[in-house]
Amino acid sequence: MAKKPTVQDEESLLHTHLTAHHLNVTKERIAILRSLIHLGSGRHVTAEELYQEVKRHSSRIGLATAYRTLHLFCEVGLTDRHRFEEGQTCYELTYNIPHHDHLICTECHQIIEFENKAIEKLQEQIAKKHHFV
Amino acid sequence: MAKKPTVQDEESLLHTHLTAHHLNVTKERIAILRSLIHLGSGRHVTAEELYQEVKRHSSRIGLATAYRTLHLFCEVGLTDRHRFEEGQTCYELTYNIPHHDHLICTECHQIIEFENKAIEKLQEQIAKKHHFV
DNA sequence: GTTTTTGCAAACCATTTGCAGTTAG
DNA sequence: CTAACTGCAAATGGTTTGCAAAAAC
Repeated sequence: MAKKPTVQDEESLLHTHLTAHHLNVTKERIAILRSLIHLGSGRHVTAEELYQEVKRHSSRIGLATAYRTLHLFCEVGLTDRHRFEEGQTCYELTYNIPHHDHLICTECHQIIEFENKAIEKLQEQIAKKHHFV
Repeated sequence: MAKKPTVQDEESLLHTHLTAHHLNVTKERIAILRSLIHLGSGRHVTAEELYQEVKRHSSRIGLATAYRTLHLFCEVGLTDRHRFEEGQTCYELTYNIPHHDHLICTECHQIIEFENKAIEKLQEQIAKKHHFV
């Protein structure tokens, strides 16, 4: 498991990822990252949930900002985006989290995360065969 | 590749799958299955596309019927449903099509389908470990 | 004849967007 | 100061639903 970044880390993490893309570090983005970390790395969070969490623990933000920021975090590599079979799009903080796959129960929609080096390797081989990165 | 079922086959295919679930065989469902087959097994089709295709080749149907029928076909095992990262939900006729995985380009969203026995096997092992089916 | 299915239009709801005001650099 | 960012409310768009008419069995 990844260790939680300190508040200090959060800001430098943002600086690193945002300034490299010519993006500003705002208090909303800090609050959102903080809430993502608080909810836990590797946890699947919807924009709505994140919005509620930020409202609870930090300042009030607009729902649109939650959406915009999550998109942005995906672009700069802080989060991954998933659209599972059911429900809303969800996001997952990827800071310090190794790549993994998901196994989803078709009945109850429970999600199991797993890592498997062999599958990784095979995926890569197939990707290469089709000129994918 | 799977060979296309004949018109004869289509109806018995429907009878087999639908009556087993206490569902009626209607002209709309026949038209929809026919269009799915015409578009090609293994092809990803949205409800909207299917709706247009049915309108073009057979009788006029309502869009809601396209949605309802696709859900139904999934339940009885005639189609699979996918929600890829971008765009609309799409459906894929699974009649005579072996299970496979998808590889999706994050830039252009091109989709490659592939079968890999080794990955299948590993997926199953992991599923079993977590008491999944 | 009873139950299921359909088409239509309206409702839904997650997500996006336009815009005027605010903030970061 | 200027460009980027935010909040709000309105718009969007894929999907679902209520209901009365039509079809299946």
